[in-house]
Amino acid sequence: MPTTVPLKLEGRPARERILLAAHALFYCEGIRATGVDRVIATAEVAKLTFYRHFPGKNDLVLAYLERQHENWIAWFTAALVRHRPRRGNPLAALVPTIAEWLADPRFRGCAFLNTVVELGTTLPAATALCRRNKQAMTAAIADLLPPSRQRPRQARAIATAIDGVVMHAQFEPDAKAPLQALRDLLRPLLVEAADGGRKTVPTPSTGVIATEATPVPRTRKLRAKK
Amino acid sequence: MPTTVPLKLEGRPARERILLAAHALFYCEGIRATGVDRVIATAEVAKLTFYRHFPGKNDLVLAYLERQHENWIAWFTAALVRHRPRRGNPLAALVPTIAEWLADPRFRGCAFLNTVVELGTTLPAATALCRRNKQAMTAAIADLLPPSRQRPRQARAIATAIDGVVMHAQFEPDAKAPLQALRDLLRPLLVEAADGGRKTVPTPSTGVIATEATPVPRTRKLRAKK
DNA sequence: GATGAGGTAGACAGATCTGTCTACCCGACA
DNA sequence: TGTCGGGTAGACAGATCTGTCTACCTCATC
Repeated sequence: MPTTVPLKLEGRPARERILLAAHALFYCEGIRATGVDRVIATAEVAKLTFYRHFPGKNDLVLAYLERQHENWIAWFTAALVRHRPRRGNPLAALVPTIAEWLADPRFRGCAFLNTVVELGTTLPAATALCRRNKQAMTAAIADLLPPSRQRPRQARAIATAIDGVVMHAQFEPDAKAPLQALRDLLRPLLVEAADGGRKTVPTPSTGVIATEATPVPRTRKLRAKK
Repeated sequence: MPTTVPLKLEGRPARERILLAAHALFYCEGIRATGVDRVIATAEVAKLTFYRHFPGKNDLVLAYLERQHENWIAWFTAALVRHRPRRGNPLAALVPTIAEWLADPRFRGCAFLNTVVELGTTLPAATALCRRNKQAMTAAIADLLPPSRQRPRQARAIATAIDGVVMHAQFEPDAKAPLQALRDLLRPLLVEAADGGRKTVPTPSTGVIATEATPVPRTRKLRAKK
């Protein structure tokens, strides 16, 4: 459940209640569409209390994004571990992880992409937080890839594909097609490492497809030479 | 120029001026962030005139999306033709086409994805228009692919990747990294068809894995976007 | 028991947003 | 010439939004 927490307010301090309410409303209904009054009412907090904790709406937005960053990255890395195959390519964890996300009934896309679209250049700190989140996501993806010179680029390509999938999942009737697209985009990488890269040849300058990425047993090469 | 027209209002009928103003404002600053008053002032039109042509803001939003759909698809298909390589894989036209889009100084992402994010479920007709636009885009991409049973799925995967790129171009400092991601995501497909599939190994269910390094398709230079 | 931190309820100001309405203007054309 | 479609200017209503402010309450701790 990467998106929302069930909104258990009782007993929590005011600031926490505000953040929980902000999360639910900002994520599910949009930042611009949600007035401060609504957050205040949902958090069951007095207006003055709100403004004591957050000087203005923008500060709440940034606090929401900070927390969402922590929550989401924690969920994402944990899900990758959870879905990691016993044997074979660790990258295979990606599709079930994203599938889990899209299956959440409260799914409404990526909070960071949505915020960038909603706020544009009006709150640059929000864009910066989005960038940080994508960097962390990319790093988590890189951890699934074998070390190589192209690993960062591969990870960025995969992160880009995932964000395309996440966007499409917001207007497509169900998550099947976007997930299929993700599988199709990842397949070259999955196949490559799954068979040890034997059927591929290193592309020196570029490649997502690079084989030097996978540890090829030297012995094999030597034997082949002989 | 897929995004905005220079706003030449003089002589045009009122409805046209309104649509031009709406386009510039909705696309560049967002739909929710743009009040009807602002559209009216920009269009240099009287309020009553506006409401005579459009019963409400939502109607204007839909008209804007309709027109944007026509404009964008016309630009996209034309650009694909323009960048189509003399020989080799027609799919190679994709990267320079998207590069051209991202290089537009008024680029602010995909109007349809942005609208879906901004409006969510509050205006279902807008979501439907987005879906229609993506279908048309996918069809244009499919035209670049060799006919096969998997062509629709390949086209959908590519469209998804493009939308990821378009989203990332909205928060990344420049368009270089997203474009590189696009190249990396497309490479397997480019390689495949470029050499007629000779050097590739088909995987039964879907796609094809490249087995040989091929020259990276030339991409057009793009101006740095500040 | 006094005090102060942290909380509540809610009125209010000022801006902005959508949408309505009145009153007037102008030029094409029957 | 008179009419009418299409246009203008702008006041206004009512909602909503951000943010301020007053007045009061509650409770742990000194």
